[in-house]
Amino acid sequence: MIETPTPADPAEPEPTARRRGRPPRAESADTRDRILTVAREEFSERGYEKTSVRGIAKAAGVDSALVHHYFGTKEQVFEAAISVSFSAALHAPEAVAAGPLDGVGERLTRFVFGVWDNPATRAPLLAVLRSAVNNETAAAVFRRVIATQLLRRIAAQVDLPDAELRAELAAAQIVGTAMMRYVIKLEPLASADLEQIIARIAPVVQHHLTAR
Amino acid sequence: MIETPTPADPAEPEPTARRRGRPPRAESADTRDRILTVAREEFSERGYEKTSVRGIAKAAGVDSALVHHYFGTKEQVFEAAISVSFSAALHAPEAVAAGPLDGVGERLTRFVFGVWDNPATRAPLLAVLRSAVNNETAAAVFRRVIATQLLRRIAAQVDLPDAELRAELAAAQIVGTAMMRYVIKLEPLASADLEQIIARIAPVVQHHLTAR
DNA sequence: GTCTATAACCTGATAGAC
DNA sequence: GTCTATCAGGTTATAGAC
Repeated sequence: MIETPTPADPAEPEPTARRRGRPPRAESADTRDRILTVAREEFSERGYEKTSVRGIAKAAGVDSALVHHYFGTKEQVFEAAISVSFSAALHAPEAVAAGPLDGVGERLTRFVFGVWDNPATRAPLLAVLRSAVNNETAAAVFRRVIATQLLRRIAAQVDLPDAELRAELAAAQIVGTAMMRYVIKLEPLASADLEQIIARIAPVVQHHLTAR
Repeated sequence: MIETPTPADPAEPEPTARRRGRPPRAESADTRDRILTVAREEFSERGYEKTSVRGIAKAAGVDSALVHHYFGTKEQVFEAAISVSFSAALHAPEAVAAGPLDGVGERLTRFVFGVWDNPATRAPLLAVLRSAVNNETAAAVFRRVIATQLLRRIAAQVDLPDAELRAELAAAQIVGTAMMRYVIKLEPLASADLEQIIARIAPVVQHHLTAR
């Protein structure tokens, strides 16, 4: 889906030769990455609608036309910026899905809140959550990554009726809590100790997945 | 989609007279209400950023200047449109907060999902949720209404440590589920029978509020 | 009260120069 | 590769006519 327009030339023909005539602004090998990083920040801070291609370009120190040059439309910029890092952030290690079933609730809760509580890894989640609520593209990313990469693998472990529904209600508890804490900033939840929250959430997640 | 904006003129001054070109300045009494109703629909369908004053004006059959005339800035339009109906929609009847404590989980769950499952009453909730995630004004409305009008009254019933935190985690389960079902539309949750969801959620809400 | 007209922006996207 | 210039819209908000 994402398919980079591919600058895709890791091996320059003349590695030693100095750049000729045209004054290079910088190595453009990472210009693309810089745009992508900035885009991720902008989208996570402002959401899809409020983020502008021009704003991304300015923050990355390039022209807006260059953003289009690399990624195409705004929606393609968004998808490129988000889905990679989001998918990376939530690519649950085997440890969550595997392991004893009676500890899956705590493992899952710890894993997700670990990602959320780290400001660096929180950014892509914020971006997707902020945007998924107002933008169908983002909602699709959310569904795809959450559902296929995380929930389905957990549901597969649960040998009970309605395993998928169970996994989704468990996810709803986690995502809802993250939203209240990190986005809406409802007090006292927003300032509460993370361990206290995990202690309350993990059993509920476990209950959703395996009770009865 | 949200159902009719209430043509809203039950008592016409001249029931038989046909409408002519020059509207008599008589009936602006409900022009304001019509704008407000339309604004609520637009905000709930599109969120704050994507909704335009011009769009509201056009849908209400008036000029955009008139919207500003009545309400001021776009943010003031938003606050007027949202906070009334949201507060009305979630003004929990005494029955939720009162009554036996061991039934509060189910009463709260039923009440909130009852509102969410009705397309008419869902609109203001969607508007606030869509907007609260991207807009601080909306987040403030959300905090204020949710926290003071609903959670605090429930927490007051719970005579346990961390009563407020408990109420917020319960709310997180409900709001998270509503978001997954009505906004993200994660399957099978989005198509699941409401009673089945309530049967799974209510005990968890109860657990959050009163367990241990 | 209601609308026309317009000021003063911002937006995504593209063609083409260097 | 990168940027300038520009198109064809869109936006909020206000001044002022009727």
